[in-house]
Order: sequence, then structure tokens, then C-alpha cells
Amino acid sequence: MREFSRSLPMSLLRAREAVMRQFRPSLRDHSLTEQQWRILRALASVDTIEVTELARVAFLLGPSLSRILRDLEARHLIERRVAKADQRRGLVSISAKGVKLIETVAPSSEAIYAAITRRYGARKLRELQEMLHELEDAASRAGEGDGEAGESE
Amino acid sequence: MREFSRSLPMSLLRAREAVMRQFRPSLRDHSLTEQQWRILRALASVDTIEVTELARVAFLLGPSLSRILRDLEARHLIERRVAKADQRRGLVSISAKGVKLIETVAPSSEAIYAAITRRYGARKLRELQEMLHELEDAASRAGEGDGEAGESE
DNA sequence: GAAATATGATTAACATGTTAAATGGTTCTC
DNA sequence: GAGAACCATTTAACATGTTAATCATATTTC
Repeated sequence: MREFSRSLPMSLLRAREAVMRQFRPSLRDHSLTEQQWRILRALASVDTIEVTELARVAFLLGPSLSRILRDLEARHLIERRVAKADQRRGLVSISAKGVKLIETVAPSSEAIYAAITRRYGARKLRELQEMLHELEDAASRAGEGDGEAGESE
Repeated sequence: MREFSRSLPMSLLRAREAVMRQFRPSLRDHSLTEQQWRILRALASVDTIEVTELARVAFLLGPSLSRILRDLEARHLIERRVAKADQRRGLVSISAKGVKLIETVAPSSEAIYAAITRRYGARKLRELQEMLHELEDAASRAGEGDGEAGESE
């Protein structure tokens, strides 16, 4: 069997962890977890967003998102209401306090990202992201046919 | 700020999740989590290993490992004892039952890996792993100096 | 060689990941 | 238009991630 420590999931996990380890202390200083930060950033780029769409964008499962929104709301970092047209749907937006928090944290976050980019190389980083996206595609489709020709959809 | 969904940690997370999603059903059929499987595979490649070293190899934090070993031991998939020379250290090895389980699960696991490799390309996969390893290095060192020249250690 | 310090492992406490089930609201169907 | 089927979200239950604290054993220091 393939040497364990060289498996693809392990390589991805280790790389991601090395990156995230740089960010966590700064987030921690503001009592934010990685996932809470993801949500705030996603909210900052829109006016209002539905819960389901937010889950998709922030790449979180419903149950996780549900808990986190409850906590962020209690901290007054976000605001919620229900859609008039469809009472099942929840609408979420970032609060003024949430915007302020982002503006406080973002500089150090950007600096860390810049440091990694500088060390790794900006072009190489773009190439890596492209390869990761292609891997995501390939993995998602694995187990469909077994060839190259993509039976689309 | 950088468009959120294109951040490096997100790309790594999404790619890894796409890969792991393929493996989880098979593991689930044998009541194994991803982390339990990592541990069993790591144990299969050695005779005996200390808990600390196992944590390093399987890339798990101590507390997680502690809990998982307790469960695996209760399922008789591993065996434990303490080191004679240093009573603080725990020694772990896989049991006959654990080996049998691995032999049951491995074929489907290998097939999935092969399918992904076929779709993505074996060479490209090696290149990706190399780039991930370099990223791990770069990220780990980010925040030391700010230049290229590596003040080693 | 006893107290202080350090180390390996576990436990504690809280947050998220994951799957299943429940809750509430909406739409379809007859 | 009442009941079935469906959909969005939350709750539940259990496993892991993460940091801090604890416990037992080793090592160091005087």
C-alpha cells in the first residue's frame, strides 16, 4: 500500500495546516475561529445573503453554520431576519460592529498572506490554486466513468 | 480584500474535501472515520510505535489521538502497553483483527485513489504533491525574515 | 536524595465536522 | 383546499480540532 505519509489527503491537510497555523494567533486575539472569520468575510462582500447560499460560499455544512450564526448574532456581529416571500429562508447580513471587527483584523491577515506569497512566489501560488481547482474537479468526477472523456453532467 | 472564495486555505480545503468525500462512504461501511483509518494505516507500517511519534506521523493532536486510541483499543483493533524504560511513554501496535480490517478496506481505497489519479494524471499529481510540500515549508517559515534567503534554522 | 522542573499522556471544555432526525413553512395533487 | 410531498433550517448525537489544565513519571539542581 502507498506509503501513508505521502497520501494526497495528508499532503493537502499538512499544507493547509501550515498555512492556517499562521493565521490562527491573530484570529484568536479577536476571539474568532477560522470558520467565524470565513463567515464574516463572506458577509462583508454582500449586502444580504440567504443561509443556504452562505453555507455554499463559506463551505460549511448547515449544522455548523447554524451554530456559528447563533453565536455571531449573540455577539452582535451579524443581523438576521426572515425572507418575506418565503418564511423558511433566513437572511443574514453583517452588522456595523462586524464590519469594524473585520477592519481591525484584516491588516494582519493580509500581511501574513503577503509573507507566504513572497516566500512561495506569486506565480507559483496562482499555478497551485489552478491545480487545486482541477483536482477538485477530478476528484468530484472520479467514480463516474473510468476514462478521460467527460460525459458532461 | 482578496475575494474570499479564492483564498489559499479555501482552495486547499475544497480540494481535500472533494478527495475525502470519495473515501468516506467506504470507510463508513466499516465504521471507520478518516482519522481512525489514518492511525491504523500508520500502525500497519511499523511493529510498535510510541504515542507521541504516532501523533506526529498521523498528524493528529495529542488529545484527539488519546480519544481515538481508547476507542480503537475497546474495539480490539490495536494493543497498548507502556515502555519499560520510561513508564510515561505508551507503546501502540496494531492487532491481528486490525490487520484483517485493513486488508478488507484497502482494495476499495486503492481503487478510489487510482480513479482520481487516472483522471487527474499521475505526473500532475506528483507535481502537485511537490508543490504542496514546498508550500508547507514556505508557510512554516513565513514570519521569520521577510526575504528569500533562508536563514537556516 | 528531596524539591523543583520538565516531559508524556490524558482529561476538560468548548467549537466544528458529520450524519440523521425534527421542526416549520411551502408547494403540489387530487 | 386538505393532505402529501418537498424544502430550508435547526436540533441531536457523536467524533474530532484546539487550547489549557492535570496527572504521573523522569530528570535536574542544589
